[in-house]
Amino acid sequence: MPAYPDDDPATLRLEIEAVPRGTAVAEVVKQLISLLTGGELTPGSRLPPERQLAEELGVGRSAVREALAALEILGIVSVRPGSGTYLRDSTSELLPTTLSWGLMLSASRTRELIEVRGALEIQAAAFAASRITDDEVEMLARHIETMKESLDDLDRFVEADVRFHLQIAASADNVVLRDLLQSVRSLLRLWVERGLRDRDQGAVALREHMAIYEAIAAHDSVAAEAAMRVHMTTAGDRVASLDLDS
Amino acid sequence: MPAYPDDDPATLRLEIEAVPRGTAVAEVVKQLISLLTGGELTPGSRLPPERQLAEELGVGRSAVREALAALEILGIVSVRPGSGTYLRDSTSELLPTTLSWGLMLSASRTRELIEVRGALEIQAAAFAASRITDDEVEMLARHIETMKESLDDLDRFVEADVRFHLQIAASADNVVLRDLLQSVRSLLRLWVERGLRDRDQGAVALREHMAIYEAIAAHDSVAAEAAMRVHMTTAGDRVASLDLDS
DNA sequence: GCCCCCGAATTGGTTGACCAAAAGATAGGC
DNA sequence: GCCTATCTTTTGGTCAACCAATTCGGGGGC
Repeated sequence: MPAYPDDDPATLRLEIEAVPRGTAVAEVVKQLISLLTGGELTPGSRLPPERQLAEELGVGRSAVREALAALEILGIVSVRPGSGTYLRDSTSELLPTTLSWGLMLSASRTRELIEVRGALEIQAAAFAASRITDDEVEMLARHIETMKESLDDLDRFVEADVRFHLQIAASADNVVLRDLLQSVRSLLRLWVERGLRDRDQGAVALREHMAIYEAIAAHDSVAAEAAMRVHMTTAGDRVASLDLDS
Repeated sequence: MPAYPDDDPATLRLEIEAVPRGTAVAEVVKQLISLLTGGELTPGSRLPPERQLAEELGVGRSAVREALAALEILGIVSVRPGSGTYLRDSTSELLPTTLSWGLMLSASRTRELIEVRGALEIQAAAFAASRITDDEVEMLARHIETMKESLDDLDRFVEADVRFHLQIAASADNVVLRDLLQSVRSLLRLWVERGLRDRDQGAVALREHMAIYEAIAAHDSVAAEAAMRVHMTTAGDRVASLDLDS
């Protein structure tokens, strides 16, 4: 079995406070997070064994196991049977995950999700206008070209449409926003796919995309925001014209 | 004990696939999430008991418990001893709150989160302006009054400040936006608490809040959006003037 | 001295018994 | 018939024993 790291057990004991018996697993998670982010453990290092954690926290092993299971789902630790529990890479990637999990319950709130998506897309366009690189402008242009060529192939059009939006979000230089937007889009995926029904709607969307592109390429945040707002309104109206209950 | 919902047990059995013994808890979580988001269960409804889930999944009760513990941390279910496990009907603050304890955000992630918060608050103000009820306008006015009286008691000022924002989000009539904003605020909790340092900053914030309030009370979405944008810019600048690394 | 194998120790995973909390059912009193 | 108290059942929470997986240390062979 792995030799335990050279930490002085007494030191670790000072960092973890015993919690009352019967305390919700959330409290155990909190304590463990404090331990994990307290600076004593670096990514890759091994946590104390479950039995030791249970003793120091003053809870049973079950509670520790449940808390560690949660931390593993969150990607904070990696549990290896027979070996131990290891701290994974930096926790900075947890942010988008935190917000995305919270969205899971909202999957049925389509109207509300569409509104939130609109707000985030508008903000993304505004940020992209001021932060986009020349290479990224080129990529947007390419998606616009693909859409122009695909008015009679709606599947291909929608694919370029999606890529256009993904690129804008990436160019916003805000990881939290990008990932949050992606989570919302995932929840709305069915509706997005049904968004365009014919060539005429594709032509309208293309015009709107071009206005967004031009504003972003011109680094005009206000115009980009306005153009995206128009687009989100059109897209929202299109979805609203579908029966949201079907 | 609560009567079990009228679901046909055979139906639920069809939806949950047995997983191999010894499979990681993550697989159990996955199955449960499929069950929970498959549309059969409405928010607030009660899941099958642990013992039944264990049987149907073909795993031990421990694995089910660990999976459910994780789902509770993630905010998806609510576990009540002696009663059962319920699908939540709104986002829990447990995860953001739990993580905010030890999750040391990098300066760049903090900036990103502040930006996202700004976008959401602005959108909330715009929606609130068009959707707020007369009673809710009264409540906003009361928070404004409290802030006026509290310029020399910053703790109380901040409390009214927080309530003011919560009320705006509630008046936006968009649960997804409200909950998302609350999660973001929880993650930014440390910075929010440090936001106001003296009476002068409180006076600026109060002026900005009053502008927001007046626009919302006048049902002027455009003005509300503009006023909230100013406020978020000021608040963001205030945080930026702090040393994000300290 | 190095490598391999085996046994012991350690660590996580599972199980079933038992305890704690809550809900439901039943009986008695008014 | 309604309300209250008590008992029973159900559900989640805890514990200790045992099993599965991994690591380490020691001994033997070359």
